[in-house]
Amino acid sequence: MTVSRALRDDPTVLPETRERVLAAAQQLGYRRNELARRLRVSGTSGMVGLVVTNLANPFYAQLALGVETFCATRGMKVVVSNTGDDVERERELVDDLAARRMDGIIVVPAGQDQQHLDPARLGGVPVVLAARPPLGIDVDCVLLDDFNGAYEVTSRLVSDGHRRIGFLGPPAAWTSAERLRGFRAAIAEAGLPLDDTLVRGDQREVAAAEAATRELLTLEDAPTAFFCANSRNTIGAYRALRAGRLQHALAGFDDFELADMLDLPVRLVAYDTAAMGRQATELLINRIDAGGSESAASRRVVLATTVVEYGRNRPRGRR
Amino acid sequence: MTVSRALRDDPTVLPETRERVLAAAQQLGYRRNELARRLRVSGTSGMVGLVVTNLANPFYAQLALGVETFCATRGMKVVVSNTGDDVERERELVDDLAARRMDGIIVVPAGQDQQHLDPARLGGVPVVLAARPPLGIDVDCVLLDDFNGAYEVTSRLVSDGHRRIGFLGPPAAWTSAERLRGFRAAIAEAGLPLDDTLVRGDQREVAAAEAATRELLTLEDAPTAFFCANSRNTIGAYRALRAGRLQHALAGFDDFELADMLDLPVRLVAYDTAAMGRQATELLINRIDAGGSESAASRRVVLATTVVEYGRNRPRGRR
DNA sequence: TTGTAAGCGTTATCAC
DNA sequence: GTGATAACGCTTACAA
Repeated sequence: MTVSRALRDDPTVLPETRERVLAAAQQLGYRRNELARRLRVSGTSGMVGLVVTNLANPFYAQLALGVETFCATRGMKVVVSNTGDDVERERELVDDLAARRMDGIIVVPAGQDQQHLDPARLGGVPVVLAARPPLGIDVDCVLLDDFNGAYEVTSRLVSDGHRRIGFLGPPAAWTSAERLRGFRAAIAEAGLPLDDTLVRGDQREVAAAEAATRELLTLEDAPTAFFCANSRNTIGAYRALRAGRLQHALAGFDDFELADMLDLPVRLVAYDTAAMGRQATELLINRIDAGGSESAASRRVVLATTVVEYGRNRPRGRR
Repeated sequence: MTVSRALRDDPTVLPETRERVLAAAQQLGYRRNELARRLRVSGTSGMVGLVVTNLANPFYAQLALGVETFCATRGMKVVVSNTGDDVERERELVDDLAARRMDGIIVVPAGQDQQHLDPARLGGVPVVLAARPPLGIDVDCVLLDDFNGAYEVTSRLVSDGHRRIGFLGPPAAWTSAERLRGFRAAIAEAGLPLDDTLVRGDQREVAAAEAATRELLTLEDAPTAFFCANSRNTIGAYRALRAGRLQHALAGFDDFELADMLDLPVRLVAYDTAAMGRQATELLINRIDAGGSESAASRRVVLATTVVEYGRNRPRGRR
């Protein structure tokens, strides 16, 4: 008991006793067992779980860094798990994290069915969603302004005079659908026809995006510009265009390194991913501190996006 | 007690009893407390700690994915921490991880002083180093073949006839020093003079690398080729070269996306980062399973690198 | 087949 | 100021 107090700098411990305890601890290499301590004190782990679909993707890596950085300021650790876009795996993971008594869990949900993410089913662990909104459950979330980002950048293509614009995106996910919606809104607003043969929304990887772009390019009435719903697709499209004469316009969601070094001006929808991680953590910590007591209305934070234009003021040909 | 057994599928529990228990658990949303269980059973957390310098860097993100994936197969979770290259922070982090009773810790050490990474000082937690070797402590590690990678790719520059080759790299870290050593070996072997004015080893970020390259280019007897010790420097060098006439040869350590799309052939030293994470985890788990009993001689695994050549068979000018 | 007692390493509480 | 006791939620060992 005295050891416990000494290590906690409890003032009721005699300075001399404290010294002796510290010396002994030092010498024995004693280190308080946080597992046992937390079992007694809070019943929770003092960690937050982070569940993403693919850690190797820079987006999730930056998100993770944002979460980790914010958590570190509160002395919390982050347990990172990868789903590989598998909803069943996601279910197992959050279940495990709940069993390990995470203080809270941040999830980038993989699918439509989110019932397993309901805090009520997780023994009351607070949950915050990132990048995609809750569907059928009532939790906080941080989103990007997917619609407006896509709308803005597509509008610029339109005002450059493009009348046939191809859309390339990954399957399903809510974000992709929102970006398609923004894309369509910009086209509709300009009074242009919506041609669904120019919409290819099934490319998860660069190679698939490149192939899809090539296909669109062979159309009789091929697009003169492309909007890509994520960086995988933008890069794939660029690869296809580069094999040709680079006479098309390219725009996309997600900023990426070297975008300004491409042989083609590119417009990209950029945003602060780490900020998204921080925001999500902030929402989560608010819930944790509230202790699930009076469950406030769920919050939805939407982060702004900006359009960056790369390569506009560079000569189009090689120097 | 019966609940404990039922949840564990203990065959001594009457099937009917088991059903009743499961039903009740389901209904109450009961979930076994892993913290308490582990306190009793193993005294450890069933998690491994991973300490890196910068999660947002694709190298560490892929490493983390490799670790996470391997751990997942063993039902272990990964606690990820970021040091931001701060050795003092690294010390605090491993200390915390030890207090939280990680089963083991994988570290990419930030500095020269590694005393705080000695398992003996961490209450016996197994430690494995990744990317950089142990200095003054006796632990397993997984390294890249930094020397040979650099040697090989530099040799190719030499055999192309380059006689003055610039070196660009980040400060300090062991890897960078090894790569410089490989670079020098290739030059010395060819009987070329070693000109230290062409060695710039202090650029951590792309902008600094770009500036350093520009400086080297203004030298009276400027290099005709560059070897860069990491991707930050390769990209910085490329930016500097692209502003000019792109008549220099470029080589570097680390593969990166879009390298094959640059307006300049590039030779890169590539390797499997996720494999490094897997290997590190494997070494760690071996130690964990050994239980610190008979401490076997420490192992050092060196992963091979390959040289990839991008843009060699593409027309040099724009189509 | 089920239940009881003890203990994992802490800390809150109350006595000394 | 310090120590004894109980309890956090679980499981091992043993009894019923």
